[in-house]
Amino acid sequence: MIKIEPPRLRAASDVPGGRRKQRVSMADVARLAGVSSQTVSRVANGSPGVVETTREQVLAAMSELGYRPNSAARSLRYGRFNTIGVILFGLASTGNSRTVEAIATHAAAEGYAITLIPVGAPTQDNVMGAFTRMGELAVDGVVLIIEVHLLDASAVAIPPGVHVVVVDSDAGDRYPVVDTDQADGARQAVRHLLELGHRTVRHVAGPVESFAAERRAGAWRQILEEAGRPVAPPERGDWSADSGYHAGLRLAADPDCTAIFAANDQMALGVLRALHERGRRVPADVSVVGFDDIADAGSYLPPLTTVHQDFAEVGRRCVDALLGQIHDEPAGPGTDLVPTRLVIRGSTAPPSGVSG
Amino acid sequence: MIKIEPPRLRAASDVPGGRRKQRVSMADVARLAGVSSQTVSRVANGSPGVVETTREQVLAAMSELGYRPNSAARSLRYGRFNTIGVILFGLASTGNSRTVEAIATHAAAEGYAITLIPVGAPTQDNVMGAFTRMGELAVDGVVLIIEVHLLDASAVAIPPGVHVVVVDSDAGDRYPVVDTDQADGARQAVRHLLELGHRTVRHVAGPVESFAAERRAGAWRQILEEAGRPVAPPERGDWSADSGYHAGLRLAADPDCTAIFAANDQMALGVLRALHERGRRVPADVSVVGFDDIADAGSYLPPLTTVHQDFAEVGRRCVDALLGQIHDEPAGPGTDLVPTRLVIRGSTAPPSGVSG
DNA sequence: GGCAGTCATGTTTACGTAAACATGACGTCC
DNA sequence: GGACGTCATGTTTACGTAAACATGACTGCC
Repeated sequence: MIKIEPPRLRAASDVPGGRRKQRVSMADVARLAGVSSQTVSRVANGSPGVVETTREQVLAAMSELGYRPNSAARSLRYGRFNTIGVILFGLASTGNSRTVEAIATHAAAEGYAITLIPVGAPTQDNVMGAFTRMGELAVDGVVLIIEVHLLDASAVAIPPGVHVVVVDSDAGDRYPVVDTDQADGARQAVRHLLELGHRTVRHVAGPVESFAAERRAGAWRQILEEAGRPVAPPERGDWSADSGYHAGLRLAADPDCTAIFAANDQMALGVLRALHERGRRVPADVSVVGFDDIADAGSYLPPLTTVHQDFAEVGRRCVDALLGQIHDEPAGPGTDLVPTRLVIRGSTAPPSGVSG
Repeated sequence: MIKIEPPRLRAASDVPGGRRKQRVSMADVARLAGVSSQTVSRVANGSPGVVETTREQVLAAMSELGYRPNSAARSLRYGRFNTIGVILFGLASTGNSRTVEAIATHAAAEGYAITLIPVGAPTQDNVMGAFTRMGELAVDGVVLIIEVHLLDASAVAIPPGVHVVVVDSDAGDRYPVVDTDQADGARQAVRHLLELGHRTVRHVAGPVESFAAERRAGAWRQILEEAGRPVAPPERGDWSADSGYHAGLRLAADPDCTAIFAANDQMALGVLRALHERGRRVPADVSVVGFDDIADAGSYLPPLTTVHQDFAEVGRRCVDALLGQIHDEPAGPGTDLVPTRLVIRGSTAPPSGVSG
C-alpha cells in the first residue's frame, strides 16, 4: 500500500478547459456513492432489490457527476442497438421524407432510433456500399427505400442475417415489401375520369426506372384496355414540375385530349401550368388528376383531384414488420399493400358538351 | 468439472433454421484461419505487418463466415460513434428535409452516419427527453433543428459535454448557430417590390413562434420604415398553403394592396389562388414574392418570384462546425449566416399605371 | 558464429455494462 | 438456539475490439 490514487473524479469541472473527458462511468458513480458498480447498474435499470436510501445516494452521485449511460457498452452487452437503418436515395421527394418521418416517429415510440444512410446515385456499387456500411453500422435492421429497378440485379445481395424491409419495390418475391397500392390508386384515378364521360385518358408517366411509375402506368393502360378505350403512348416525365410542364405543352397541342392522369402531383402542377399557358381551361376543357396528395395539392389552380397516399401508414408498417423480424420469427417475402383513396377536388369535370 | 459445454460455434451454418445467431466475432474468424484474433483485427483495419499469405487466409475465413465487425465493440473501444444526431420537429417542411438530407450526405462523406430524433410537439419536455435519449444514444454530437422559440427558456439546458450546433434559431449568444440569412433575404424581396414602384408591401407572416418568421417579418418592417412607407399589420399564417389562401382572401379585399411578400412559398401559393379566385391578376394587379424557392415554385401560376435558400449549404456548415467541435477545439457561440438570393420570375411586375 | 535488429504474430488488458453467482446480515420457525 | 430462508449488496465474468506489450524466427553484420 504505497500510494493511493486520488479518486480521480471526471466530472466536467475536473478538467479545466478544452478537451474535457466527460466520460463518467458506473464505476465513477459507484465510487462517489460508496457502492459497487453493480448497484449503480441496478439503479440505472430500475431493477428491484435496492433499498431506498441506497438508491437515493446513487441517484445523487449520478446527477452530481452528470452520469449518462454508455450505449456502446450497453449494445455490446445486449447484442442489440435499438436502432433501425434507412437506406434511401434522397429526401427530396415528398414521399420519401414523409415515409422517413413516419418511420422515425413510429420507431421512436417503440424505443428505436433511426440512422439515415443516403446513397448518392442509384448504382449497384452505392447500394452495396451502403449495405457494407450498414453491416458495420450499429443497426438491428434496415428499411430499404428504393424506388428504382435495381434489386432485380441479382448482383445486389443483401447480406444474410440482416433484417430488411423494402419499400416501394417489386422485390416481394424475395423480401418483405411494404408499398402503397399504386395500381389501385391509378385505377381509381382513371375510372374517375372515364366515369365523368371522358372518351379516354392521357398519361404523364414517371421515369422508366421507377417501380411506382411503372405500376401507375400499367394500371392506367389496363383500365383503358378493359374499357376498350384508345391508349395513346404516355408522355414521359421525371417527377419534376418542369417535366410535367413540357409534357403538358405536348398534350395541350392535341385538341382531342380532355383528360390527363399525371403520375404525381408535381408533374400535374406542371401540366396545369402548360394548359393554362395554352389557354385550355381546367377542368372545363381538360381534366387533370395527380397522385400523392401532397400538402399543396389543394391550393393549386384549380385545386387538384389526386390519389391520396398514406405515407405515415407505410412507415408504420415498415417499422412493425422490421421489429417483428428482429424480435420474433423471421418474416418471409411478400408484399403488404397500403390502400389509397381518390380525393376529388376542382381539377376534374365532365368533358365539354357532356352534361352530368 | 462435471459437464463440458461444446465449444458452441456460432456461425450461421451452426444454427439450423429460424433464429440464427449470426454473430461472428473476430475470435471465430481467427479460429477458422488458424491465427490469433489480433491478426484478424489487423487485417480488418488494414494495419501493416501482416504477411500476404496470412492476410488471404484471414480474408477467406472472414467471407466464409460472413464476418462483419461489431460497431458496438468498436465504439466502446474508441470512445467514438462516428454518428451525429439530429433533433427536429418533423421532416414535413421542405427546409427541414432538405437540410437533413444535406447533413446526412455531407456527414456520410466524412465517415459519419446520422441518427434522427424526431420530437413530437415543441414542448420543453419533449426536447429535454430527446436530449436525454441523445445522451444515451450512440452519438458524438447533435444538430438541433429548432425553428420555434424554445431555447430561450433557460429551463432547456443542453447537457454539458454534448457537442451541439443549432440551426434556425437565435441562440447564437449561447451556442454555435448556422442559419440562413433570413433578414437579408426578406430585405431583397421587399426592396425588389419597392424598386418596381409599389407604394408599399403587405406581408403574410409565418407563425409567431417561428424564429424565421420573426426575422423575415422584422426585415420587411425595417425596409418599409426606412423607406418611409406605410406598414400595415402583417397577415398571420402557419406556413401552409391553406393559411396563405385565407390571408390572400383578406388581402384581395383591399384594392390598395398591389404587392405581397409571403414568408414562404407555400403560403405564396395560397395567396396566388386567393387572388385568382377574386379576379386579381398576378402580376398585373398584384405582385407576389415568396421565400424558400422550393422545387415547384417555378411552376406556379404564374411562376413565383422568391428568395432562394441554400439548404444544402446550411447542412454542410452544420456538419463542418460539429465535426470541428468533435475533433478539434471547442467552438464558441456565434452565428454563421448562409446568404440568400432573390430569384425573379413571373409573379412580380410594376404596379398598374406605372411603366417600367 | 554469435548477437542485435527487424518483423510477423501471439497474449494481455481495458473499454462500460449487466447477468450470474457469491456473500453476509438479519429474521423466523421448530 | 441453531439451521435456514430472505434480501441487499458485492464479485466475477463475458460481450467484441484493438492498443500495448511479449515472443520468437529469421537476417545481417562483425
